[in-house]
Amino acid sequence: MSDVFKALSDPTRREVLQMLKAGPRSAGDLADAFPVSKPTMSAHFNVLRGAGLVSIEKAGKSVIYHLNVSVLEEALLGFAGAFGLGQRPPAKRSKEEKETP
Amino acid sequence: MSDVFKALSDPTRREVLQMLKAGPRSAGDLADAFPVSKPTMSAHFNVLRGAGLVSIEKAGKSVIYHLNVSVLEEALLGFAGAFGLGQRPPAKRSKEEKETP
DNA sequence: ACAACGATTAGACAATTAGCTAATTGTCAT
DNA sequence: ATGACAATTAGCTAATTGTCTAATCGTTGT
Repeated sequence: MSDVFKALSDPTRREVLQMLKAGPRSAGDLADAFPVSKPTMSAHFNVLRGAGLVSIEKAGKSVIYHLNVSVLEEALLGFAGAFGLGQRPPAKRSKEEKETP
Repeated sequence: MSDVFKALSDPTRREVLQMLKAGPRSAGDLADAFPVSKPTMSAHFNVLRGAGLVSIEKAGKSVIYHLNVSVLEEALLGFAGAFGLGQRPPAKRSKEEKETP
């Protein structure tokens, strides 16, 4: 859980995830979209992978990164849920139930 | 946004927020619930405050911390929303609409 | 076999972080 | 004004982070 939020705390990594939302992409392809060196991007990929937010698939010389939406969902909505956030509007209570608020 | 996720990336700080969910609490009261020194806790409070996740209210010798749910909500659900997460199931589209996916 | 290419690892560096103890500030009651 | 108490600031250390360049590893095409 900490790993996910740590991963999300960097703007570059958040943008990578947003790009991946549109579909899988190669490391170099992703790296080209950012103004930092490829080794730096590789480090970012490792953080994302460590958090379970992305998975890899090797294809020839390339490495394809995939977004793991479920992990993102579990962390974000799971934590939000602990605060009653993002919940379906609670069913209205009857007058009887309301007597014990 | 980065500040919020950075703040959430520490388990102690996440727990502080969870405690604050039940209602406002003094610094020392919060600090007593964790196995670290008070100055360390004070630093954590500063991080939470910098992210806008908590506000303070001074009361005599004490400082009372309040949770800012709206900031948490905006960050968590805002980002989740960018991935189509935590959304009400989208209305079903008619056959005509489906022709242009 | 070898050169070229995509990607990662190795190693270095400055900046940041979480933690501590000791010192300081601010408020209240005596 | 003094003492007690809540909280923060100051100053330190060890560990982690983001970034770089240079070197290495794997795969493909000649």
